[in-house]
Amino acid sequence: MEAQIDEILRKNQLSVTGSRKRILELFLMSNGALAHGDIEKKTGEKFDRVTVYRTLQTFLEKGIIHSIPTSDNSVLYALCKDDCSEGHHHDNHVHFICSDCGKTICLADVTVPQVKLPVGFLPQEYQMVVTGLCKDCR
Amino acid sequence: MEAQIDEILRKNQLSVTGSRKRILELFLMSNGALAHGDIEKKTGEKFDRVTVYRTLQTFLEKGIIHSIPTSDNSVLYALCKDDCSEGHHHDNHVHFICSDCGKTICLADVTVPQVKLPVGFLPQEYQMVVTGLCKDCR
DNA sequence: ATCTTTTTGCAACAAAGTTGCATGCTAGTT
DNA sequence: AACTAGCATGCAACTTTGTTGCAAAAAGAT
Repeated sequence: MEAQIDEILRKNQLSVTGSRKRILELFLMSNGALAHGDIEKKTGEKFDRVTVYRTLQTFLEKGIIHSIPTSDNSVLYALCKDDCSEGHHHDNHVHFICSDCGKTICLADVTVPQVKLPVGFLPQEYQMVVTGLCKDCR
Repeated sequence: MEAQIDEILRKNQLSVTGSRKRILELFLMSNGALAHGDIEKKTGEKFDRVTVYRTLQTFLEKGIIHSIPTSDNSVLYALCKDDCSEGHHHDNHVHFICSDCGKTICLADVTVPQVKLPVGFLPQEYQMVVTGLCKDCR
């Protein structure tokens, strides 16, 4: 794990620091999505709020994580698959948000279906979020 | 228009007040989505910030408007079609966000395709957001 | 070990959203 | 048309969330 974390950071030309390692570790452990707030809570007093913001921002730019749109006001982040290159996300799986426990789960096996758009629209990215009850909450 | 606004409010058992009329009018005029900030700007000094929040909240609950997921931190609202009943949104069209001009457009003719979920998941709502370039920005 | 560059924490700030309560308005009744 | 109960609004104060500049600290290269 330790080694994996280092490798991801190195591969993206990021210096290996405490906060980056810790936050990346959180993502690797939870195989779902995390909100900024979750991360702040889980890192506890260890890092400044600002550092968390900046780390997430950096990870986003490098394509290590991607943001997931939700219909309430929260923004979620999740690890990208390996084929996410800098700036270009090919993160085309469906995300599931449980309306009971609030967890977000990446349905890695469910691909986002492509839809036909009206003439004139040039699509770059498709995102799909399903809300409902997860396995554990039914 | 005036009559239409009154009817919508009455149909939802809401008392007809200045702010509700004005905000509903804004939605009817702009046939796209509006952010809270947009509404605040357009209503100018006329209504309190809190009133705008509460009005949007009420409209959401009544199913007059729905919220649209975006990948940045903003929340957008748009009018529901007539078949949105209280609490239950059947707002199953795709939303398009232009990465250049930032506008969000409801693609009312493009329905969200249903996907097969892994066993155990109980879906309640499907949402799909396409990012890209709109007609005007290509 | 030393130097340069990047990252962090702090402080101060700006923006976004919430809550309680007194006042004003709406809609229904007389 | 006037009255009233109940809902909606505005205000103030507050919390939460996100941003910026800058000095101190840590990382990576030599």
